[in-house]
Amino acid sequence: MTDYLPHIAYDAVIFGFNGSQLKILLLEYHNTGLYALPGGFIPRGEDLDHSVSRGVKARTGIDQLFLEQFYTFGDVRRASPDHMKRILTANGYSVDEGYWLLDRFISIAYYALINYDDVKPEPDSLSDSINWYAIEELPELMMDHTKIVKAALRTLRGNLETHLAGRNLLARKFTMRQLQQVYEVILGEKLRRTTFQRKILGLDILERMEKQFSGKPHKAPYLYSFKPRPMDR
Amino acid sequence: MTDYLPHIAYDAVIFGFNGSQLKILLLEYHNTGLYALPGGFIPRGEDLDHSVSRGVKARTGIDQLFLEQFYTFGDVRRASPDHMKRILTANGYSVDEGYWLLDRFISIAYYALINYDDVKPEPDSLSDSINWYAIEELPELMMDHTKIVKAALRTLRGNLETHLAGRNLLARKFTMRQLQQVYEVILGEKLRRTTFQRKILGLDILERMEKQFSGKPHKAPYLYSFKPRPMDR
DNA sequence: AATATATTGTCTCATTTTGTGGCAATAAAT
DNA sequence: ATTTATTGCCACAAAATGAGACAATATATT
Repeated sequence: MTDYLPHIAYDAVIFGFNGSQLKILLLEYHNTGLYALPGGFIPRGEDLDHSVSRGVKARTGIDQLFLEQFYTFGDVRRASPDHMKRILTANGYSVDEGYWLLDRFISIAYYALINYDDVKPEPDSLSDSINWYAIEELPELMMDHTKIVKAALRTLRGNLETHLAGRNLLARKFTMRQLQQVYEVILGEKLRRTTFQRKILGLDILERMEKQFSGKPHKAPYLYSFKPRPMDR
Repeated sequence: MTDYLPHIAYDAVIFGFNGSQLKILLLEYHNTGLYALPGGFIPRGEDLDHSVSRGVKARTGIDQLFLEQFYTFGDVRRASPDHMKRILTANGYSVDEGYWLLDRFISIAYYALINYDDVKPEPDSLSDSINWYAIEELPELMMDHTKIVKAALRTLRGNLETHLAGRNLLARKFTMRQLQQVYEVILGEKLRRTTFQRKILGLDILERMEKQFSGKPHKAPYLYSFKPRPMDR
């Protein structure tokens, strides 16, 4: 068994956009009714970032994705040994076996942006489901995970302008309306269509492609894609 | 001796403004020529935030200060056991005694904003000096501390608008010019006097006090102080 | 006492950005 | 051919910002 750094964990808030709602991936543990963020531990010999992206890939099947650390939660009382005991016993582990899991953990939180349709969520051995949940209708989460999700959303809002969230939450081609909807669900407010369009086009980051004929009785919108970035960093 | 969480440390980038330059506090370790950020470890029973503010207070004497976590550095190779060995042996510790210090550490980085004149830097037992160094002229730092400082500065810049850095880096009363200088050193660029003044006053966060007579042959500027915030959060 | 000097507070006008509504140009249904 | 919903784009208004000008000082110098 891999040897992990004790007392250190990570949690990932993985955002997806299904066309109308912002969602995140949650695990449900066997026979416990407990929901949690996908997370994991850090092998002794592995970089933190690397562990996290490896872990997220294992859960989602996605390799290249936007993944950024945003905060480390380090209160003593964030641990809840009783939750962990329920999960372990419900899965047939004796509490002795997993005693190191009952201890205090500091958790480094990351958020990821991902194209909803690309994901093939894969539950691990302890959890019997991993599914999308709309950010507005989350079930009760274990430990301090609700707090972590809120902090992730705040960070995402703050980074919206600089990080061009749409780039990661949408498919390669998209309409202006879809992009606007992404902005709206993240910001939690309606935006003015003309102003939004002018602003985004003014950034000179989009490339206009062919039109998309939807079969609906109105003018067909253009599709856009993000221009390759001149150079990052 | 206190029992600490293994493999977990914190480092603090403590910013001060001496009237013209942005500076940070650095430790110099006995007989080693090694400079480092003030840092420490987390007692098993203590909240992360609490450990850090306690540690910063011990180093600076300052109790109430702006202190915010900004990133956790978790690469395997950020540790440099040779540096640590030099520090320990130069201080008369055998390497065996301090072996846990030679291991891999994840470090949670904080930055603090502080009124330069309030600080009474106090070296600890391992370091023979703690002093201010201008951000532009830092000595070579141990481990990845240069990277940490750069990240702190980036964060500070990004938070300048929202966090009103001036509030914490200046004395209670200050002139508009002093506030502008704080902005200028943080942003690393000159700002236009009239525009800056109009913008800041437009925010409606300053209270105008009496004039400050400097003894210089020109109009005396008003002093300002920050209004108490209606409510934080 | 009058003048010179450096800096401040404020105003004005030009420029840029953003808010707001309007309108012609469609795809497809009727 | 007409209707319907939506899009792309333009025009004008309002607000924010850039850039400079200028009068109002504190004190030093004449």
